[in-house]
Amino acid sequence: MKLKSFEHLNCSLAQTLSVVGEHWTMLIVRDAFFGLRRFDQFQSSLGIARNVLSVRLKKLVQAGVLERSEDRGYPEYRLSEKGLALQPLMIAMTHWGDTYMPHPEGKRLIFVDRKNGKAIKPVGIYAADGRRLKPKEIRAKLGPGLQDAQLSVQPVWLEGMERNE
Amino acid sequence: MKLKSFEHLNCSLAQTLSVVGEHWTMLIVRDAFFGLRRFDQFQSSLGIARNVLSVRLKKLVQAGVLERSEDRGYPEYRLSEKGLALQPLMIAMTHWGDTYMPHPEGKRLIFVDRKNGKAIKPVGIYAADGRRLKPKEIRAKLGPGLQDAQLSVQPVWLEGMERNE
DNA sequence: CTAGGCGGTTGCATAATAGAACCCAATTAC
DNA sequence: GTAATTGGGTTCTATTATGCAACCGCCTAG
Repeated sequence: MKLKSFEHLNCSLAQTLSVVGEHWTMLIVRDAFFGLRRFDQFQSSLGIARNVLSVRLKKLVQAGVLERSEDRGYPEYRLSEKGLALQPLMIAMTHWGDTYMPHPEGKRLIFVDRKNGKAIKPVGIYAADGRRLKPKEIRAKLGPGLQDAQLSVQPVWLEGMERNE
Repeated sequence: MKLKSFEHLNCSLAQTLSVVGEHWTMLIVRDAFFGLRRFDQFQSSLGIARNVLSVRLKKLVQAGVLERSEDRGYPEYRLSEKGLALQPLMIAMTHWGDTYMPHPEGKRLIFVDRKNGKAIKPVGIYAADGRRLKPKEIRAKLGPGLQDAQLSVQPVWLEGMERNE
């Protein structure tokens, strides 16, 4: 059987996973953030099998995350705007790994404001007024894209959101 | 051959993926954020195969993301602190999916400050002083956990970080 | 004109997933 | 009191997806 897709879920997170959720994909995106653009650069940086890399790049291009060009005579893959918008995700993943599965020597990467070299504001969720919110201080509300009708199968959800503590 | 692990990479993002990067895993975590705790709740909410769910839950428990208890007579899985720390990741993924693969009716979920019901600050990267930074206004610096020596295999990286524009 | 380098594709072996059936203990229904 | 159901899994099989190595075609350098 094919890998089950997430389309039955009507869930934004699942949509995201359908684009960048496969094995290797986020690492390719990360490398693209770090300036890699060519097939063999990705391949040797990651040690990924060439056929798999080929499939991943095609999917990312098709999804609009990477743009393929041959302007310089050879194929290049760069992040589109949609791909660049994955940066918070990339940084959140990097930050979590750095925090909970640290390297003995310390942080591996530090993200700084290019202008002044100062560290960015720590990854986290902030209130509109700038206060930092803890996980349980946040609640999810249903938006127009997710009607109760569609939840009939898994009604625990809604409850869950209300008593998420 | 086994799925290749990412341990050869010394990369925080890869570390994160090794915990939550498998098919279904982040959706299980999301459901846990929304209050699901029991095996069958996850199973019917996601439509995941039971054997796969079983394996995923075990791995998440072992990784310290979920905690399994039988305090109430039946098994329950809840997010540990380490798991709760995945919230920015979960929200970033949700936000990206909502933005770039939207539901025709609009947003599916809106995250609000539990105290006053106001929307949280938009997902993004902010400078220390609160300015919002665009993707190309950020630069990565090497931390102590990532020495140049270890980059010998993929020297493009460093360059990449410097000229990431 | 031969030897790489780059950007892939092809073919094979194996691990991971999907789906269904089954197991067992504890409730619940009748 | 016995049958049926529920919850929480495990086991089995069919099919993918991944990993690896080999190959191919084009271009450039010597």
